[in-house]
Amino acid sequence: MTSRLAPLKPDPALLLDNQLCFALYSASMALTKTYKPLLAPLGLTYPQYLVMLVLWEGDRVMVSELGVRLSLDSGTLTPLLKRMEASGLVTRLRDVKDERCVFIGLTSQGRKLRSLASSIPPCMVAATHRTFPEALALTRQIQSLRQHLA
Amino acid sequence: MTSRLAPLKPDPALLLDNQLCFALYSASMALTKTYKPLLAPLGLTYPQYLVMLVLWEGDRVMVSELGVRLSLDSGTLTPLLKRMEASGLVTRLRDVKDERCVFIGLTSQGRKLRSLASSIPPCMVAATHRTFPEALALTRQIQSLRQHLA
DNA sequence: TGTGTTTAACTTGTACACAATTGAATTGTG
DNA sequence: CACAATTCAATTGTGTACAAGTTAAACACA
Repeated sequence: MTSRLAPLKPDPALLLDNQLCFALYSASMALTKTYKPLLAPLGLTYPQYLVMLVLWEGDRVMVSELGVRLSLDSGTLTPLLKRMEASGLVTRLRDVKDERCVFIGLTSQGRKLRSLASSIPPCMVAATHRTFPEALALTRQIQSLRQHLA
Repeated sequence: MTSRLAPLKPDPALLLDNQLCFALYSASMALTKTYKPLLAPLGLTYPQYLVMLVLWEGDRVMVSELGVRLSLDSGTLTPLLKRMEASGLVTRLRDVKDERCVFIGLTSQGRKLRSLASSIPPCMVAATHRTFPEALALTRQIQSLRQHLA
């Protein structure tokens, strides 16, 4: 009896507003757009800013390490890093010991950018209308989700 | 005294693992990758699946309405919808009343896909190792974040 | 009624994202 | 040592994203 109506019955699990992935997807893009005016003065796109965050934590990182850290492959990173090299922020040097590897390092200009960037996180936290601990709590929940993905 | 050390002191707000946006960004991409093998049999990419979710909720939607719903502009949607038209899932029809507008509708093939798609959300919830209510609760938190963006 | 403004979609150009492949260098194993 | 397997980065091709600019249609209103 009800089976005749099934195709018309809205499935809550198929509603756009109940999609966890769409929530993440649109929130991520919205936050990235919020970053844009803050990053433009530094000459960085958002993915390039992520590379800088890794390099500010520790210089001389292999492309593959960056890939693991950011979950990006060489197909994405190679052209992105070449653009960053062209804009004078990073160096790309072949390892002498193992010529397959390319080490990414900071130029002095790239190092200097860090102090300018320090004003960005407070701006972003403010833009979310949350405190840093609140934002961090949500961050941990999302990281936990990511780690538990089958 | 400590000021001499300041540039070396790690700023917690600049640590990659404390970035809310990176958590969203990487979780979103990881979830999208999880969708891929489920969507491939339907011949859909993830953004195309989002369009289908909107159309399954209500047919005959203007491109601009899709844009509002998905937070995507026509520069993204126009080529995407042309690909979906080429693969036989949607129709693109100019409004006779206002020739500027293009209505997107479902083909019978597009409508049929819905029953196949109904198996996807349970798979995705399972992949997150969460119950549907748990996933929904996190979804609401992220939607709230997005809504409160300055 | 003409004309300036607005609107909707499209186009162009740049920058990711990733699957799949390639190519060169290193390693493992007999 | 030989050589197959592996590793790392780069390349190729497709599909988003989005800013900026274009085009055509509809609207506003003097």
